[in-house]
Amino acid sequence: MRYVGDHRRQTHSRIVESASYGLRQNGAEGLSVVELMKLAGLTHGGFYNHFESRAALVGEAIAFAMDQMVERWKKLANRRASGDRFETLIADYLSSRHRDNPRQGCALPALAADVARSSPSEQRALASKLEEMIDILVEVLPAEGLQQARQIATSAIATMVGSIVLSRAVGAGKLSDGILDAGRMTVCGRTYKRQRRTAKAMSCDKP
Amino acid sequence: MRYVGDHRRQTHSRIVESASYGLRQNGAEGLSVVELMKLAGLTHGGFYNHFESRAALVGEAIAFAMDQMVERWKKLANRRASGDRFETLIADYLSSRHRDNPRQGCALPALAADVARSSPSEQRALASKLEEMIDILVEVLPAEGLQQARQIATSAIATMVGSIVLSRAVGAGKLSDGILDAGRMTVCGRTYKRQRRTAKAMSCDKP
DNA sequence: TGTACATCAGTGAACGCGCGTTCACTGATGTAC
DNA sequence: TGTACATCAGTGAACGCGCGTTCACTGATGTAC
Repeated sequence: MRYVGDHRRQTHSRIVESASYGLRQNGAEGLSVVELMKLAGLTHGGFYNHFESRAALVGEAIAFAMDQMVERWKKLANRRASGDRFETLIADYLSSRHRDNPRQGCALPALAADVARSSPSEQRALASKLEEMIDILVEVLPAEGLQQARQIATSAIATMVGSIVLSRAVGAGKLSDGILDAGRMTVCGRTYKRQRRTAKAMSCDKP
Repeated sequence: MRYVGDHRRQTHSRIVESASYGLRQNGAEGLSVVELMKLAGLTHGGFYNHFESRAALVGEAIAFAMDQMVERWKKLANRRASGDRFETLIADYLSSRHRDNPRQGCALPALAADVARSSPSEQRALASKLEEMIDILVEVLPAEGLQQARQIATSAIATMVGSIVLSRAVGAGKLSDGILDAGRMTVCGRTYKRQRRTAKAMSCDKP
């Protein structure tokens, strides 16, 4: 059948999006081309009309997931009064909802270890998205020395990524919950100290 | 040929150890049984004399890697004067040497994401090893409230794991180095602050 | 001491299977006349 | 307006290949007599 307008591009996007969910759940090597196409409601034969290789789809799917997270953070960063925004972001990320739903969650805890074994171009792509995330966090931090804010933002993301990875890896239970709590308290507590001079006390409560 | 004494057990250990290095480098699904046996200088036919399945070897290899890290931490924890030990551990972990040598490094940045998709029994095994690592870090922290020390130790590990994962995933460069630096400064700075005022309020304490 | 047999860690061919990829084909719709 | 042909996103059989796993076999050494 012949299709109208940007049907082809829409299908391409649909494959990328559903693959992005599937791969965050099952890992970068966790689904076959047949399964990835099935997720988009298609059969595998048409795959190479859309992508040069399986690896190319994985790359696009990771980029999609990272963009999704960046957009989410942008929204959260623009939602509340200045003092709350950093903690809103942290609490949103270090939540049991996020831990229990890798499918719609951040690509970093799910796929960064795979990217670490991937090609330099994949790694550069991830790096630029990560820089975007750092930028958002920097803007949401009380601006003192820019360099110090960057350091805090960077390590906050590392703590968040590590906490989600570990909380998923140990399975449901006290330890898993404790890892999320510890991350939330430490990251927020750290900021609290920095902010105490400017803003007043704040809780680490959920949004 | 017939072998003497505990030859069989020695071979088993050799397979586990070499697999542990290979899998940390290539991921839990990154090497075939043929390749894993070749790492131990054997052919694949004898594999099932030693293991019930490929997954069983992966489990033993991860446990071996975790034990190796626990032993390393125990040694570092007993080496220096009290005040330095925490920072020694952190600097050892958040080093470019560690980042660039996943093969001999901690299993958590390399394999935790895979364990997150593995069986509950695998996850329980990892959890108990992680608790050991937390225990060592707690002992090395200036002992105040035990609960608070546990929280700090837990989030410190999360920061370290996340920093190594991300620093590997973005590829060699300024960002990668910056991630390690940020992690080191934040984790050590946090402790430094705690030590300076001893028991001052962290304020973001959870219910 | 010498000979026949038992042991069993390790070998390598072979198994069925699912993988990524290719390709001839389909068929609804657009275009030409 | 009606007919013939072109287009091309999507289909499904087929490809070679490497995977995890199985199994009959090897052969150096231990044991029995």
